[in-house]
Amino acid sequence: MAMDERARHLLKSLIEQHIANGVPVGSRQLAKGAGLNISPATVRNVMADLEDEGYLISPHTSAGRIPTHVGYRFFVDALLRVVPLSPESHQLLIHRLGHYIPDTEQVLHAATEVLSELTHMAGFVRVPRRANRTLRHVDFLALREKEVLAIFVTDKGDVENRLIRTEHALSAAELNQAANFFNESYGGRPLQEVIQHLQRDLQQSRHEMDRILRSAMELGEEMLEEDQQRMLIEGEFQLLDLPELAGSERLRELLNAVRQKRDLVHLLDGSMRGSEVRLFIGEESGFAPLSDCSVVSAPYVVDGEVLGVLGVIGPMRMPYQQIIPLVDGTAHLLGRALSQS
Amino acid sequence: MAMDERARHLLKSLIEQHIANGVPVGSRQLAKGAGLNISPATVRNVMADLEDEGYLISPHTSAGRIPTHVGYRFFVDALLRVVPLSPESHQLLIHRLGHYIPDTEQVLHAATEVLSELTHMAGFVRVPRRANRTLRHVDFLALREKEVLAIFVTDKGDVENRLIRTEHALSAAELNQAANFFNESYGGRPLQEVIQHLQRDLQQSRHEMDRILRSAMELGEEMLEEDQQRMLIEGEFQLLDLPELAGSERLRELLNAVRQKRDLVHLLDGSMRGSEVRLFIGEESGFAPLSDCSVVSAPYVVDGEVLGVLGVIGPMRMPYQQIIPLVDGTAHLLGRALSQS
DNA sequence: TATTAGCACTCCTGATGGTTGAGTGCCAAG
DNA sequence: CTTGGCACTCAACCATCAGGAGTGCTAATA
Repeated sequence: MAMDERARHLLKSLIEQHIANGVPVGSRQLAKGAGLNISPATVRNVMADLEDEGYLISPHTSAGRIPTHVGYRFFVDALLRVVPLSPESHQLLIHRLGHYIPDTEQVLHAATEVLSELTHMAGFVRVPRRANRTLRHVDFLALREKEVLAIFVTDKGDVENRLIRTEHALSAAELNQAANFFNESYGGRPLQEVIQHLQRDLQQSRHEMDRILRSAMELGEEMLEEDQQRMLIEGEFQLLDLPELAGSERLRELLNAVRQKRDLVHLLDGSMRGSEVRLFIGEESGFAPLSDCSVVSAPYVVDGEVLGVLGVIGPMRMPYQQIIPLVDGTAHLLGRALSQS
Repeated sequence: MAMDERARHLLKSLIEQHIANGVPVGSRQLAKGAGLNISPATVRNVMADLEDEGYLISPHTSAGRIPTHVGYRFFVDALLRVVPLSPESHQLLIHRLGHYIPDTEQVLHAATEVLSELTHMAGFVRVPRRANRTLRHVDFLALREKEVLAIFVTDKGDVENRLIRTEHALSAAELNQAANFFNESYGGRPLQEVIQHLQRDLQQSRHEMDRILRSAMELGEEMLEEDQQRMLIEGEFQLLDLPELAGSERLRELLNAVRQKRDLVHLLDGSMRGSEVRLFIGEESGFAPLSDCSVVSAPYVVDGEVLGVLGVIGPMRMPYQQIIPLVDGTAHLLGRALSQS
C-alpha cells in the first residue's frame, strides 16, 4: 500500500518541523505548517495511518508524533531535496582544505575539525589506506648496543619507525648492508608485495641479520594493519548537548563507543564500496550505542581510488539536506588535498 | 590562632566522611563518626569556628558542611596519611608499565590509560621533553619532483619527518651530499645546539640546498616546540558522572579546557620543578574551568632528569590518600620504563 | 569556662493534588 | 472522504504541606 501524495507531503512537513524544533509535532501544528487546506482531524487520520505503517511514533498519548528511523529513512530517500552548500560553508571549507598543506596528518586533522565545526556534531576521518603504497626507502640505525631503529618510508611520504632488539650488537656497516639489500630488492614495490616476498624468503632462515629483516617486515605489516584501526575524531563533546541523549547513561555508552572506534571503523569500512554519501539512521547501523544517532559518511577519492571515508555522527534529528552536501563536499576537497601532497 | 587538636580531628573526620559519601556532613553525623565522646552541640561550635576560618562552608542553612579548597589543602598538608599502594593496583601498574615496551609512544599511552583506569578519573601524561636529545641521523629523500622528505632521528629513537617543497628538482646525489654534510657536522650534538648553529650559519645564504637545510632546521625546531604542546589525556568522560559537576554548563567548559590543553600544559610545566607529587586543589590552579576540580601531578624522571609530568584530574572530593601514591608510583614506573627504552 | 540540652527557626525534599493545555481517538454529520 | 465536536489522556507546572535534617542561640550544668 503506497503512500498517497498527501501523506507524503504531511510526513515531509512533519519531519522538517521536528528537525527544526525538536519537539513532537501535533495535528494542529502540522495542519497549519503543511500549507494544505486541511483540518487537524484529517491530519490526525493520516498521522494514525503513518504511525501504523511505522513511520511515526508518539512518545506518549497526548504528545504529538516524532519520526521513527524508518520515517527518516523514507524521508531522506524519497522526500529530501538536498540544498547546495551555503556560500559561507563553502568558503570555510576552501579556506581550511583548499590550500596546499604538506603534511598528510595535518590535512586529515583539518578535515575532521572542519566537519565538526560546521555541523556542530562529531566529525571523523578514517585515515587513508596504505595498501597500495610502495616502499620508497628503508633505513636501519643502531641506536645503542643491541637496539636498532628501523625506518620505513613510502612513496607518499608516510614514515613509520620501530625499535628492534637484537641478540648481538650489529655494526653500522652490517646494518647499512642490510638496508641496501632491502632497498635494492624491494624499493619501489608495493608494500603488500614486499611483505609477501619477505614472508616467503625468511620462512626458515635464522640468521641474526634476518631477524632484523623480519622485524622490518613486521613493521611493514603494522603499517598496513595499523591504519585498519586509525580514525580521527573531533568534537565528540558536541554530542553532549543533544537533548535527545541527555540521559547520561546512553550518552556514556555512545562516547565510549566512539572512543573505542573498533566497531565504528568496521561499520564505516563497509561503506567504502560506492562513491556516494551514505547514511546510517538510528538502528540501521546495527550497532547499539548508535541507535539514537545517525551517521553520514562519504568516501574520499585520491588519484582515482577510494582511500578512506569521512563524515559526522549526530542525532537522528539533523538537518540532512545541509549535512549531506557538506560531508560530500568535504570528502571531495580532502581527496583533492591528498592528491596534491 | 592555631587549630586545637580536637578541631583538627573533627576537620579530618568531616573531610573523610564527605569524600566517602559526597554529601554535606552534619553535626550529629560527625559527632558519631569522629569517635570522640562529644555532643553534637559541641561539634556545632567547632564547626562554626572552622567555617569562620574558611575551612568549611555550608551549601545552605540547614545542610551540613562541606570542605572548601582551603579545607582540603589543610587536610592534605597536615592531616592526611597516604596509604601504601594496594597490592592489586601495584600489580596492575607493574603489569602495564613494568615490561619492556620498545615504543616510547606506547609507554606513554599505557601510563595515561592506567592512570585513568585505576582512578576512574581523567589521566594525563605530558610527553617527555626533547630539549636534551641529540641528533642521531638525518635523511633527505626525493619523493617527487621538487618534493623532499626530511627525516630527523634522535638518539632516543624519536623520528620526525617533514615534506619540503623546493623550487628546483634536486638529484639524489645532491640530497645525499646535503644529508652527509648534515650528519657529519651535527650528528651527535644536542638538538638545541644544532639549531642554534644552523640559525647562525644560514642567516644570509640563499642557495637552493641551503633552503633544504633551513627547512630541516625548522623541522628540528618543531620537534622541540611541538612537545611544548603535546599531552596525552585519557578518560575525560569519566568526569561526566561526577555529580558535583552535573550542571552541564560547567562540565562543557571543563571538557573543552581539557581538550584545549594549552593552559593545562602551562599549569603543569610550572610543577616540573620539584620531584614530588603536587596538588592543585580547586581554585588553586588559578584556572577557572578547573576551579571545581583537583589536579594531582608528579614529575617523572628519566636518567636522573625530570622529563615530564603526569597525573590525574578529578573532583576536589577524591580519595587523596590513595590517589597520591598511585600517581607517584606511576611516575616512577614510567620513568623506569623510559630509561630502558 | 567548656560542654550540653533544649528550642525555635530555616530550608531542602518529596508527596499530594489541582489546573492547564496540547493532543488524541472516535463518532456522527456534512 | 472530510470535518467539527467531544470526551479523554497525559505531561508539565504550580502551590501547598509535612517531614526531617541541621543550624544558631540561650540557658543550665559540670
